[in-house]
Amino acid sequence: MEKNASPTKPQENTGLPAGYTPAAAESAWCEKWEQQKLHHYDPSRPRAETFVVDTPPPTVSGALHIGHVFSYTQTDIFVRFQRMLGKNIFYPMGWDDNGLPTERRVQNLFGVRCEPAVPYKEGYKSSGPKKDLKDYEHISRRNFLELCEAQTAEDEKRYEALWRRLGLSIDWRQTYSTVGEHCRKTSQLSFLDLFKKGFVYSAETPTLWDTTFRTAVAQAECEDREANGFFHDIKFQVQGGGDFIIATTRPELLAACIAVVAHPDDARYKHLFGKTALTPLFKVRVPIMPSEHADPEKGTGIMMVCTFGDIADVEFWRKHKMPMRQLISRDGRLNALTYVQEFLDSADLETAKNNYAQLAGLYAKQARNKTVELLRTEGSLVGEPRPTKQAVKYYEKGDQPLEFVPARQWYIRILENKPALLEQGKKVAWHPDYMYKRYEQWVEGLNQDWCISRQRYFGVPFPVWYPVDHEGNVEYANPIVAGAERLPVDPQTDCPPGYTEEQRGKAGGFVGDHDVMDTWATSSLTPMINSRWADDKTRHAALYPADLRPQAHEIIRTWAFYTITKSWMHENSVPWHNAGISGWVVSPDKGKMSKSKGNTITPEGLLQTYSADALRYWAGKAKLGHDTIYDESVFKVGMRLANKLFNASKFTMLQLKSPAAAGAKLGPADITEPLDRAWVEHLKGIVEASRKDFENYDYAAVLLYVETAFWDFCDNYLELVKNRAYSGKPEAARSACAALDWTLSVFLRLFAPFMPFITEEVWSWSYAASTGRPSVHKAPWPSAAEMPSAAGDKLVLESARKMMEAIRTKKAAEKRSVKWPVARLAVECGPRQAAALKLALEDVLLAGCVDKAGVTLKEAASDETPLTATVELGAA
RNA sequence: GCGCAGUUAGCUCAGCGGUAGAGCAAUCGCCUUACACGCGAUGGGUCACAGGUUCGAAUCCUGUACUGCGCACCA
Repeated sequence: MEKNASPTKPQENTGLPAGYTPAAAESAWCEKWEQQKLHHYDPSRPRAETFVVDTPPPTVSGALHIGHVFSYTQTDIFVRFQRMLGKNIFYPMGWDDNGLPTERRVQNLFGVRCEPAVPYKEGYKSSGPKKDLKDYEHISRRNFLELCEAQTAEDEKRYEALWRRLGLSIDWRQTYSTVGEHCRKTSQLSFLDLFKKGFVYSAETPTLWDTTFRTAVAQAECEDREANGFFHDIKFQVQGGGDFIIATTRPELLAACIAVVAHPDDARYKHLFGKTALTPLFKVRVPIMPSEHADPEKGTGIMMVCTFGDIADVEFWRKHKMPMRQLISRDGRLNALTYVQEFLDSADLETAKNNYAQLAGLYAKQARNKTVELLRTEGSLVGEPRPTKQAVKYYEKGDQPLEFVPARQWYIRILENKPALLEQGKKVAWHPDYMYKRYEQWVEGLNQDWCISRQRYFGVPFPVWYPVDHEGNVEYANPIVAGAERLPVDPQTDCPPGYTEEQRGKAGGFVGDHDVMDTWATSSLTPMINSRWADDKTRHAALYPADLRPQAHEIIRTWAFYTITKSWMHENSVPWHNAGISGWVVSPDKGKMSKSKGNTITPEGLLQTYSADALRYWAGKAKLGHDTIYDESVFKVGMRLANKLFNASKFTMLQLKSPAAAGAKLGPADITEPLDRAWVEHLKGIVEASRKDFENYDYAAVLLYVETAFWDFCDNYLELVKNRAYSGKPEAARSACAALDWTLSVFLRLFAPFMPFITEEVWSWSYAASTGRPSVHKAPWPSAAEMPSAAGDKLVLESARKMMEAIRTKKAAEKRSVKWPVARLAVECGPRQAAALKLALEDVLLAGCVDKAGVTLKEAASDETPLTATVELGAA
């Protein structure tokens, strides 16, 4: 026979009323809340009563995963608490749908590439995904953008459905999409404002470049990846005699060498400073110079500077105003053969040409191998390459190393404003507080201004044109910016003031800026997008700065930092008063859950299996900032808790036929029995703590002890008093019912932020009517002041609990059922406890099936004497 | 190299000066006028290590070792 199988009841009995299934009930509540406008923001109420959330707009690129459920639920839990405090909640939702993730998704889904030169096709339809890259259809920019918009609109519908199903208490009238008109307008207005204030500039300078996506990227979007590289020892000749050996991991950059440097104090190389070296293969004359950034301990102590291997090369090149020998082109290949003649100062042009001819057009990695081969042939390679571990910079979404490539880009001035930005960061309350450290460390470590232009398509264009002079040169130094009243504009289709469309791209005419903004340039404005900074001054004043920014820790360097930056630059303000930083969901092997590992979990199935309340319970158990291991057994625990809430409520309200449930008003005055008063006293403590902890963003602590208190309530207090509640003694029963009535209303409210569905369901049975609050989610957060009755003595509860424990232990040891009679019960304890116990004795005897005649109570002299109980069971 | 967080029962975690806790898992039982998706009981721990402060340290301080993350360097 199956374990736990019941001989009298069918196994499939769920304990829930017929027809009640969590999934159906939860969906029904979603609709009801929407009809009741429960989550609507009320603009007529004052700012002081309002709580504003700067919700993260999820990237719209396919599907939401369990990590989203986790962090968005945590925010919702806190928001629901605020709502129960009586706050007017502004809780919007945005969709981050512009940028590369969408472009990539659309490319793959439809088998297309954006090719701006291709003309627009009316009513274009894709023929679906393509297996081979060469089969991809090249379509116009407008067709491409149309596909992007259609695709994201569809994804957003699915996202919204999931959020509703999860019970996020969002005001669905407050939404935005980062590529929508309002965000384009806000982003462009932001650009104009920064332009006017001098915070933004354009410059043609070496910039971090992804050769696959062929766009500039910002420092914040880079990550280091460890790679196995090789040190190559290469011999350089010194003009006028002598040689030395440099060690490099990037020999393919040899043709881009502009100098050789060693530390100024390095005795080995001091005598070479001021002389000229000849590079191998190309015989290029390069100066040998002292430089502090050369480390005598590393490699051979002398190194080559190239345009450009890393940021140090860029800085050296800039500082010494060196020539530019840009070797790597925008697609990641080495320049054409003409490079040798145009850029290299070679002492042996023929040799240089012959060698370079074998490298021109190769990708950097191929060129590396070829260069090594050539060096070996020439005899300039000393020994064999030595393996080494190195960290290589990648664009976080890319799979080829980044290069530094000179290109004209727009930048926001970060470096000179670091001190102010650090100060702004300090004005925000971070939860947990140590997350400020990450912000600080990031700001301090920045070494480049924020590059905001991207050479992509699906994004917000710059509201900028450039005049073209009579020789056809574009005058980048004299940008024409759009007037604020025209925004949003698309410089590719709109005309700058004073020009006509015929003059586009012509000498004496104009060109439109062809770039789009970094996604973060828009999402850094979310508090201002929500407040309608761009077009509604009144609303902006009411909603800005926000109260809470919830977000994950890995985007402190981007989203949090950029938002703080823009708020300071535009409004000289912090964007929000609090930053709640959520942790991650990690896989059971403690790795990050990721699509590439195939261990991401889709939430829809889990919602069906476990219910939204169960998933929310899991999210609510995790503290802010703490990572959580994905563990389905916690969903089961949550499901059980919801079930228990349901059953305990059903029992109390329907089966005990509490007078309260029948409509009678029960209040503190009805709670007369000492045991009931002791319980109420105990519960008051929990209620008080919950408010304090919640206000400190420690919702997880609240859930922990409220849950414990609830199970304790069910297993001990409820078990103790249910017999009395059934009993014929009206006053004693009334006392129990009054205590139970308040207790349940407290638990339902305490659990409501975590498990909004089951609590609302139960609340609707009678509390909605008895309290005049149709929804538990707008009922007041419980407070001890609701029960002003005289303090109960908790020792009464404690003593009763100990007695029950002794009786249960005995019955378990004897393998007897709970209702097996107790023939004799001998208790010994101090006088104070004895007095307390007497007050609850009747309930204990009833619950424990104890024969009243067999009870003896011995009072010890001292209150120090602990309570001991000797139990003897009777015959059947 | 610098910084932040962590190390408590088999697992996941709470506790943050006053007798080591919970859930899950394990084991043994129990149909009990809410719930067998339930209930009761049992076993299980040098609180990473070493010093110090204290009447008293898992808790405070110092150091060490691991783990995770962030930043920097990357010839």
